[in-house]
Order: sequence, then C-alpha cells, then structure tokens
Amino acid sequence: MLTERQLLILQVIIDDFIASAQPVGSRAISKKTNINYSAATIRNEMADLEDMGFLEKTHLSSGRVPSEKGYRYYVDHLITPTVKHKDVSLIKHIFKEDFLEFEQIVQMSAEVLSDLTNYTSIILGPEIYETRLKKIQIFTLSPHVAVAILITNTGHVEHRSFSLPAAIHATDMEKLVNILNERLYDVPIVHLPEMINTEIVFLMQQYLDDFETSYDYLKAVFFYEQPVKLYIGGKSNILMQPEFNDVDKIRSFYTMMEKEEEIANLLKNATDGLKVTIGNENKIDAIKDFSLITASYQIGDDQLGTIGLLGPTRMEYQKVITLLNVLSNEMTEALYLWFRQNK
Amino acid sequence: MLTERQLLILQVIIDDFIASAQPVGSRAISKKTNINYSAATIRNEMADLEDMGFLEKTHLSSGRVPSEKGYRYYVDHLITPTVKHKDVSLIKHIFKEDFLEFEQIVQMSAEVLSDLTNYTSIILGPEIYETRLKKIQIFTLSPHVAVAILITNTGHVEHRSFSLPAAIHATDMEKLVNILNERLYDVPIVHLPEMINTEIVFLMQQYLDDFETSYDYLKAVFFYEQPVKLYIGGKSNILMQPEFNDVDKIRSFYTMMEKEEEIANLLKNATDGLKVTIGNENKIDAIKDFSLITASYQIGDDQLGTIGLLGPTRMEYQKVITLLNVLSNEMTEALYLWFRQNK
DNA sequence: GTTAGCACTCTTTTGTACTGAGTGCTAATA
DNA sequence: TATTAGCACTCAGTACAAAAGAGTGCTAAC
Repeated sequence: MLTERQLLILQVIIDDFIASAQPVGSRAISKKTNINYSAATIRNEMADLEDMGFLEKTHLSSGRVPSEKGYRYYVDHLITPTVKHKDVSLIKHIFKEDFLEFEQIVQMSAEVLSDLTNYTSIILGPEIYETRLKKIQIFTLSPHVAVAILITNTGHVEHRSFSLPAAIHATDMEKLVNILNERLYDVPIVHLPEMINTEIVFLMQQYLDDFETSYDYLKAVFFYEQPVKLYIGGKSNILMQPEFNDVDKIRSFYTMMEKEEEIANLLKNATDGLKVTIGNENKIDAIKDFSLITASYQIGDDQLGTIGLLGPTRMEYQKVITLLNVLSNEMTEALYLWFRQNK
Repeated sequence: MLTERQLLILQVIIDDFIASAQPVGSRAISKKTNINYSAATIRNEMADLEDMGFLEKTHLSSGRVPSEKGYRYYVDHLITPTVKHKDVSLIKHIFKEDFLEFEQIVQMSAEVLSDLTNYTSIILGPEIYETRLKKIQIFTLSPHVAVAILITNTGHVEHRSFSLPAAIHATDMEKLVNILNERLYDVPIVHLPEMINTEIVFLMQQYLDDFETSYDYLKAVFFYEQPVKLYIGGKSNILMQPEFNDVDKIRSFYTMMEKEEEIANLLKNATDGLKVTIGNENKIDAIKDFSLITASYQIGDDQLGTIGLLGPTRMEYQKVITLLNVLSNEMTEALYLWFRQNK
C-alpha cells in the first residue's frame, strides 16, 4: 500500500512529466511549493516507488519517468476530474446548432475533440440497430445499369449501382419494387438480409415470372457488409508531440492509420462508459506506444458508437477524460434530440 | 549552348542523383562505362555546368547535385520516354474491369499510380459539365425534415437534407417536384441554378400557392458550391523518400495535405497535356520543396479532371512521365467507354 | 524519521584529431 | 589545343577524450 506522501510524490512526478516530457529529478520536486521535504527524502521515496514498479529511469542516473503501471495507478486513483470551463462551454455551444444530418454531429465532434486536445480523435460511426428502411427505389440509368436507392428514417441515403441482367422484365422489376416497399417498410436495416431470405423470397417466387435473375441482383444490393464509418480528426496533431521526434515512429504511425479496419476493431469492443488503455495494454502492436481512451455515446438503450482519442502514453489524462465525458454526453443528447425530431 | 559532352554529363549526373539521392562526384562518373574521360575532365565540365546554373554543390568540396534549372533542362530535353512493360500491362489489366460507378475508376487510378511510383497521387474528380439531371425526388422524413435526391445520368446520386418550412403545403410540394422533373430533365447539372432562377421561378409563381417558402428551400438544395472531390493515394508513400529525414518537413507536409482546397486549386489550372512543375516554380509555398506533375484526363471535348503526382524535386521524372501519360490515356478511354454505356 | 553531504554514474557538450570523398588548379602529356 | 595526372585544399563525418551538468544512492549527522 502506498503512503500519503508516496501518493503525493507519484502524482507530482506524473503531472510534471506529462507537462514537460522530461524525466523528473528529486531536486525539482522538493522545490515545489506543495512539497516540504528535502531532495534526499524524495529520492528515497522515489527509489521505493521504482521498486514497486510505478516509476522508471531512462538510465542509471537520470530522473524518473512514469511506468505504464504508474500511469494506470494515476488514472485509476489520482485523477480528480477538473472541468475547464472554456472548453466545456465551447462544446456546449457547438452542439446548440441545428443538425440536419447526424453525420454532421459525429464529424464535428471528431474535429472539436482533436482541436481541444491536440491528439488524434477517432469516432466510430453509430451502429445502425435503430435505423429503419423507409423507402426503396430503383432507377434505370441505361439498358445495362440501374441504381438502387435506400432511404432510412435517419435521413441516410444509400445508393448502389448494379448491372441489369439482360433477361429481366420491366414489369417484374416494378412488381419487385412494390413488394419490397410493402414488406420492408420500417424494418430495421440489420434485419433486411434475413427478411429477404425468408418472406421476400417466398413472395417473389409467387409473383415474379423470372425469379432467379431478380433474386440475384437483389442480393447484390442488400447482402454486403456495411462498412463501419470512421471519422478521424487531427491526424497530424500527434506529430506535434515531442515523442514523435523520430521519423520511423511517424512512418509506423501513418502506416497504422491507413488500416481503418484494425482501428475500427479496436474501438468496437469498447464497453459502456469510459475506458483508458495504456501502452502495452493495447492488443494491437502498432499502438503499444500509445494510449487510447474510449467512451461510448448512445441513443435510447442501444449503444451507437464509440469516441476514441489516441495520444502518447504521456497523455493529459485528467483533461482528456473530463473532456471525453462531456463530449459523449453532449453527443448522446444531441443525437437523442435529433432522432426524436426525425423519427 | 551546351556541348554534346556536357549534355551527356548532365544527364548522367541527374540520373545518378535521382537513383541514389547522394551528391555525385567526378570520379564516380568517369568510372561509368559510357564515359571515357578522366575525372579531371569531368571536373572541368562540372564546373562549367555549375557556372551555367545546372548544377549545385551542397558544400564547397562536395559532389554535384542538380539545381532546379538542371531538372528543368533534364525534363525538357534529356528525357526519352521509356516504357516499362510490366507497369503498363498492369495498368491496362486493371482498366479491363467492368466499372459500375465512375468514382471507382478514379479512385482506383489514384491507388495504382501511387503504388507504382511510391509518390503521392492526387486526382481531381471530373468536372461535371457533361453530367445531366435524370430525376429529382423529395422524400419527407419527419414533419420538419425532408431529403432531396438528385440522380444524374452518370449514376451519381446526390442527396441533401433540409428543414421543411412549417408553412408549406403538401400539394405545393408535389406540384413543385413535378415541375422540376418536367423542366429539368436532361439539363446539365451546371446549368441548374440558372434554369431555376429563370424558367422555374416563373412556373412556380404561376402554379404554386406559397411561392416564397418553396423557393427558399429550393435554393437550399440547388445553390451550393459543389465541392470538388479529391482522390488521394499513398499519402504516406512520400515518407519513405530519403529527403524526408526531418520531422519538421513531415509536419509541414501533412499540414499542407489537410488543406484540400489549396491542393485542388493547384491542380485546377492544369493545362491540357502533361505539365511538370519543379520546386519553386510552384506557386504555393508549402510545396516549394516538391515537384508536381499533372496530366489531364478527358472525355469528349470537355476536360474532365486532373491527375497529379507529388514527390520530391528529385523525382523519377522519366518513369513517372511515361506512366502518367499511359494512365491518363487509359482513364480517358475507360471513362469514355463508361459514359457511352451509361449515357 | 529527515536531511546534508559526497562519491558515483551517465548524458550531453565541447574540442581535437583523423579520415575519406571530392574539388580546383597547375603542369605535363598526346 | 584538348586532355589528364598530380597535388594541395576543403569540408562532412567519425572517433575519442575531457569537462560540465543533472541526478542518484548511501552514509552519517541532526
């Protein structure tokens, strides 16, 4: 168990290191106004803290640097959420706007977050459990190509081009569109493939002359993996961090950022609430030098998406955690209002 | 005027430097099999070439490096287009595919280009002179919000949400959509605002009860600056270039790449054919260390867009110029076929 | 329990010497 | 007259040593 004094010293060291990015020495600490012990005492405590694994040295006679365990303890026990009024009111002010499309809400959140923190923000777009189909239309562009348009209750418009089978009859197509609109109205998007494979297939066999070709191109439109949308803000912010003084690090960072799939997966299994993952706690090698903070935003009872913030392990946890909490709440509220208005 | 021997030496130096990124010394040149002069002779010629401004030294006793004037001369007079069969057949093979949407064609071109060259490719999406409106639909999502969907002959689907004025009548809206579809069918997208301000306004005043509100929200849909679409490939390729050994350079590069507007403008005033802009010839400060090669791709008589390739001034001009020519031709052809099929 | 003091460690900076790659110039050569 | 060999010179890069600075650990005194 850590003593009061050890806690104090640990906190001061981490705070100092987060601010300066320089190893912290005993003398520097003993000079702080809230510390009334000599450098020698501090040194003894620091040695103990190091034995316990909270601190590290960069070399034998250097000052101390927080270990990942140190950051973990700091995040779990030493942080007191402090609200920066300016930031919070900025966020609140921004969400006052009237949003027509919820993509705007998400996109803007990513930008605000990266601007306020100078880290890289990553927002995983809302999952679409709540989204329901409102209308399907098919429009032929040429004898060989048609475009299907799906409109959802969220105002999302999805379109997909496909080749028209030469064999298909115009009347069949019309019938098909009618069947689809009748049966699929207000069906959640996620249930579409299932519905088509059961009810719709049955109806199609019953009413359509050329079942086979119709079914084929129906699949082209509905059965595809909906790619999750990632909103990334401040990709180059992280370059300003002093730990990025090495070209190789930058290279590997940008190579990683191009793999949107992996990043999406990282955010996907975020639990409810706020989660901090420090350095090697991350499952993906590429970000074992980073810390990732995630928070989920919601609407109704279903989780919708995740906000993430990626920075060096030497991150301003205190500030960032507060900010992320505020933002996820504001987003949740804004989305709630938006959905209520557009349901 | 340059002598034969000077031309030869200049060419060898630039070729060598492009390949190695190291200053080229007189001895290294005299050892080449196609050079039969001693190092001393080469030195004299190099001194002359330097006096004429084609070469530079990095310091007093270093080897020579091409100046921007040197590159310019090289590009204008010393390059013989050499076709790398493997690359060309790769490009041709890729364009064999059947494209449903022309965005695919452009997007893929950007990727191929950056993959083959290891530079950063930037493609300015096709201007839309040729694009014509095929269908307008308006769909109300809620009492307050509607979404307008515009379908063009190119298979492009554009949608825009807007707030519904409380005052508008359902019948008015229906009438309006009819008017629009009747009058705007097959009208080039670029002429839409003009048409609306003349013919459509007139019809609206004649047939609609509530002209004012209808006109207001019509404007929200049609009068907006169509943002030009930029397709960027291989953003991190340029990091692999040895001139990017400096963190500050990387920072300024990425800061620049975030300003899509400026980049788009750079490409916009590309003339017909192929154009090489070297270092300080570029108008924007941010890329005065880079070379930009642009080519236009076309369909019919109207220019459609620009392909650009951004790399260090020490660029593989010979290879890249050939490649860009091949690609712009293939793109033009692919787009031509595509448009013919979907007209 | 706390602190002053000192020896020790390691990084960083500065200075010096050396090496290697390359140049410019001069004088000899073809 | 054009070319080349030879040599003195320049500069970046490297290696090494010495000195300075920051910090530690430990011991002995308070």
